[in-house]
Amino acid sequence: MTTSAEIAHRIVEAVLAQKLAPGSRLGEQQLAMLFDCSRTIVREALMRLTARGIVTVSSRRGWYVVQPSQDEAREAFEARRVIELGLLRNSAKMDKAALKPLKAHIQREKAALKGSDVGARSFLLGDFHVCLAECLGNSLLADTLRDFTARTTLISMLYQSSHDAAQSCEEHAQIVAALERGDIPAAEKLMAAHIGSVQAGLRLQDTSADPLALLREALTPRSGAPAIASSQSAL
Amino acid sequence: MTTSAEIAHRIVEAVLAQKLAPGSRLGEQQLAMLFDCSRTIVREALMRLTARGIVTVSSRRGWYVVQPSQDEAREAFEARRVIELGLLRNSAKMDKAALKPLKAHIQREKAALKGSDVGARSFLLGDFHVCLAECLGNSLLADTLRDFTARTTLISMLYQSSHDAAQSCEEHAQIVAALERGDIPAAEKLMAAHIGSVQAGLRLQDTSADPLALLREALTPRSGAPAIASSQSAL
DNA sequence: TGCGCAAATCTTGTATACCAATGGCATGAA
DNA sequence: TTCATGCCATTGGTATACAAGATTTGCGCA
Repeated sequence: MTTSAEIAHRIVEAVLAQKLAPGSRLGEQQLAMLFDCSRTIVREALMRLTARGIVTVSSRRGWYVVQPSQDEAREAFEARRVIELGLLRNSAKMDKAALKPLKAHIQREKAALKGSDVGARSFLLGDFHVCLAECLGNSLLADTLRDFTARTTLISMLYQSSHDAAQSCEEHAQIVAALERGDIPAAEKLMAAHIGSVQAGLRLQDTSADPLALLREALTPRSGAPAIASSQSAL
Repeated sequence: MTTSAEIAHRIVEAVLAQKLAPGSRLGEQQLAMLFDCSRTIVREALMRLTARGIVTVSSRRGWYVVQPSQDEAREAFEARRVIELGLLRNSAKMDKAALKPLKAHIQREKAALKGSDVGARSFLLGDFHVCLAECLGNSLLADTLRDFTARTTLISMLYQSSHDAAQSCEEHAQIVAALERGDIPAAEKLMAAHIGSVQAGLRLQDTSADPLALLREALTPRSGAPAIASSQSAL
């Protein structure tokens, strides 16, 4: 038996750890069995997540992890940029104690990079931003940022981000270093570059010109790989 | 019979119109009767609003409109400042068409100021900020801002804001005027001043020194008004 | 008259039963 | 062999029944 808050938390964690892909089906009955509770509790959790923009419900068909459109992707990154840069700009110089959790976080990121748990790695890279907001003394924005980070994580999965973990970790470390020496403007610049590079790693297509671009890209045979047709004709 | 989305919408509107005070009780059965539906639907709406930070539930006691603490009040205003200023800073120069809804909004505000419907007045003054975010092309932040505005509206009610509607409207008009002539930095400055003046109008107490300050303030007899004791002794 | 305890009532929390709609599958016709 | 049509199973949507906790009210006692 599990509480609805726990279920919601677990789903968000799974998204942040890239263990739940966009579009994943979240059947009420399945979740109820998995967490050993009634569908009522599951529905409660799913409705809360709907309000947070992490899952959607299609009437009489089922609940699914959201699949942000390209436009929503743009808005999500812009939102994160606005919040994180604004938070840094508005912040006073941070003292040693406030920086401690951030430095510990960086250490955890580095450990996860060496390890093999890609879920933990993805989670920590996203959680850095939440942790930063928390350290800057605004838990309201931290919570908001958690949801937005979940969104951009889903976007990265959906649009095959080419951004790599080691680079993100390095950029996080630089941001913390800038904060440590009290150079807020530098931290802001680094953060802008960081978010920009993550966003730039997405493979967004200009669907206005060619609505089939996404499908075409996905279904084009890789040069060098044997064409499916030929291997079938060999049977 | 009403849908849960409709109920949630109506409650948020009521908060923005200052028709629901912080701490108002929202009984499931009462709402169910009012909207002619079952408690299930009402609970659905209330849980969604809980996720948005507008209502809270106290176990087996009931649902209530949130009463933000002083610390939450600070965070809410900071969050709005971060988002709205960041949004303005990040925005390109707006074209005529994009400004049209904003100018229309200002007209509605002015009309409401002349009229007697204080609910509509309060709603429009808060909705201006949502409308602005929408016009700047980010509906994700607009939705977030709607919730935050509901929060600051509740805060204004709770801490007896002395800010007056006419001044807000005037400040909104100036912001739109700055946007119209393409002067983004000016718009940002005006917005900062506007949010600052609303926040400054609050009667926040330093409860760390005197935990009874709020009660004392509320229960101190006004000088010049007849003391209750004396009028009772006259009976 | 004031205080404490107990019962009754009210309100939320959870599970479940039933209903409606959607999607898949099978069957049959072209 | 393919496509269309209709039936069946699965899944979400809603209401309701029942359980548990909290508050309030009323009574008795000091």
